[in-house]
Amino acid sequence: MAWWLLKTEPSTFSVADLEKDGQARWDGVRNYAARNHLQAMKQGDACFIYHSGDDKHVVGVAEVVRGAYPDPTVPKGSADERKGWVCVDVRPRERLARPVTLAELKAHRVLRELPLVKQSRLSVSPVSEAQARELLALAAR
DNA sequence: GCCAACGTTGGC
DNA sequence: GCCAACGTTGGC
Repeated sequence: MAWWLLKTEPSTFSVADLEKDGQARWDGVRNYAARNHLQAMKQGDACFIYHSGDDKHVVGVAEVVRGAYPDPTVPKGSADERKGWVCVDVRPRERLARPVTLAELKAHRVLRELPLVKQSRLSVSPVSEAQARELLALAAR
């Protein structure tokens, strides 16, 4: 089971929205690096959810209920159809006991190496086993 | 509100 | 294929 991090602007789609809906299609990703990570996501993988914008913190954990499949929001007949955009389905698993802020990630020896920290614009990124452990430990503090 | 980072586009 | 121009995102 792998760990990932999904970034979202909470005014567009938040963890609260995910909890309300019970399940969500994580679609609309139009960036090759992010797509490649999405492509690698498998059912049962876990994802940290990060709120960008005003919040700037990791708030929860979601679970992949359906691995990568073609993104249905790509318009038929558009040039995007050839680019292989994909999406996954996720459902909420838990809220972190305490949100972990970007500042905390940056201050942490292991977590400052997160792709999210190094490349803030990447919307889907991998999280190593060790990083996941540290992040969960921080949230539990 | 500004600016840095980065991706995309288009001219050559 | 390169690179300048431009647009978007996100942190500060």
